[in-house]
Amino acid sequence: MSLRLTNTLTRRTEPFVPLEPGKVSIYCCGVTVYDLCHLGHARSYIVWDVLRRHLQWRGYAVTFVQNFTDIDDKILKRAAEEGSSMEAVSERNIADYFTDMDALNIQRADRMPRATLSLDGIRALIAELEAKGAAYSADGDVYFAVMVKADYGKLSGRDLDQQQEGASGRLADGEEARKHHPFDFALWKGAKPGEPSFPSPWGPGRPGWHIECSAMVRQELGDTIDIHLGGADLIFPHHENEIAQSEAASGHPLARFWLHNGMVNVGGEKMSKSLGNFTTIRALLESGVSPMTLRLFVLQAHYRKPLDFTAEALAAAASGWKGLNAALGLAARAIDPAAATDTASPPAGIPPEVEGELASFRERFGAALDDDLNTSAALAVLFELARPLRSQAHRQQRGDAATADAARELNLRARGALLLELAGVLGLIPESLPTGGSATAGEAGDPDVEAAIAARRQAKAERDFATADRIRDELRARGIELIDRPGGITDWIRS
RNA sequence: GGCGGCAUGGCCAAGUGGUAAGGCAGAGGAUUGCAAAUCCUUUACCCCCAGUUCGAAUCUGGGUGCCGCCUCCA
Repeated sequence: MSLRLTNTLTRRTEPFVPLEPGKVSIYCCGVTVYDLCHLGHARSYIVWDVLRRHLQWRGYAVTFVQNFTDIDDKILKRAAEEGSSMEAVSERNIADYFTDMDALNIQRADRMPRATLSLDGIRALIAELEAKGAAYSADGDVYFAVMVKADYGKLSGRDLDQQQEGASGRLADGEEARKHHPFDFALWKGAKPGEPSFPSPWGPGRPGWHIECSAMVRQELGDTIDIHLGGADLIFPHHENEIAQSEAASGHPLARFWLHNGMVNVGGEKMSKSLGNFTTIRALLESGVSPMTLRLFVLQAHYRKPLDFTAEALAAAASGWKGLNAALGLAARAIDPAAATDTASPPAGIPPEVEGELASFRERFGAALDDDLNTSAALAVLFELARPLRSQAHRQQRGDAATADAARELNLRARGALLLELAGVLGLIPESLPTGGSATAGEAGDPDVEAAIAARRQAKAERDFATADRIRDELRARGIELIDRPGGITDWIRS
């Protein structure tokens, strides 16, 4: 069984075969850096991070390129509002992008070109299109002529005659008069007075949105790449236009596979800046949602389907992650970190039937991701793998000595190693628990809390449960939760 | 008007021909002075109608509801 992906271009799920054996080139449409990223961005980049990790896990050498759009009307608007510059707004939001995505354990792209640093390639591409008769200039603007591309609309499955011009209600004033066809789009926009601009053969101005991606793909990865990624809202017009430009220039297919992720919805509506119903990644993390909870929340749904963002669903993901994280923590502590890198071959001494069981977990997990990134099914494997780990830990904590034989220990370690490896393919890594301690006699910790716990233990010993419960309530009011364990041990965590 | 997608238990969500993964919540149990935490067990015939088939959540046709895109968008 090999990887199959749903290709927007063919509207089918088809076997993925890279252009060059063993190598995969990927271009992912990045963000326009005018504001913080929201949950919709998080979903997109988490999902594509899993695609990338899975390809790597399968042994491919992946080259992953993602751009920053740092020239844009919204950035200019934001800069004007702040009284700062386009550069200042871009730099700040790029830094914030890295902070947020790093927190979510999203691997950084191998290369991250920016529009402002790719102007030579952009101008060259526009000139080439112009020379080939696919572009025309008008009053300082340059437009792409969609009619020269007989297959225009092939990605989004559109027939231009059937489209309602301006159905989105966002036609730019004045531009219509300059265009030969309503669906022609700007490759270069002449600068209005006072706007930042860059020189060009067509006069000072800045590149259109679509052309920058075409130029950066070509510059970084060549005429034809294996996979092009983006949100479903980019299919039309952005990706359609990218195809038109790139293919008109090169004469070769731009990308073999086009993958698009579904939107994040809020109350049944798409999360977006313009609707104002967005939640930033930052706000979510600051509210106490852990990065891995967010990752689990996203990966529980299939990447092409809409994902409804609700407090309930997020809370469910948090509970689910708590359990999975506990198992990952147990696994991480149980195995030798030095040996953890090679888990493909189980340690010696594992009974064949256990080895077979683990192999089948690995098989199921891989098959799930191979099946158009079925992360939901892959997660199910993780949860099944995790359960015996937690069970065993529970029994050991309760002092069930009969379970602590060496063979069993070895099996659990092998299981734990596999769990860590597979979770890692989904980018899920153990998160440290809230700070706390174990209040056994003579153990160091927060002296204040330890004293209160000692007092409670004393009260319990004297069967003065009223006092014991009062102490427990007082600590709880301070955000400290007590967990009694057998043997008179009381753990505590800050919640 | 055009193109595309979705409808599975209280909630989220896999499953695309052979009698429904997983998570959350709930219930019961173990444990506890009582709790909490933890562990164990447990809960569905798949929007409606018609059809194909030995057999359909899964295929076909029709219907209903919801969502995305049609030059800001991940």
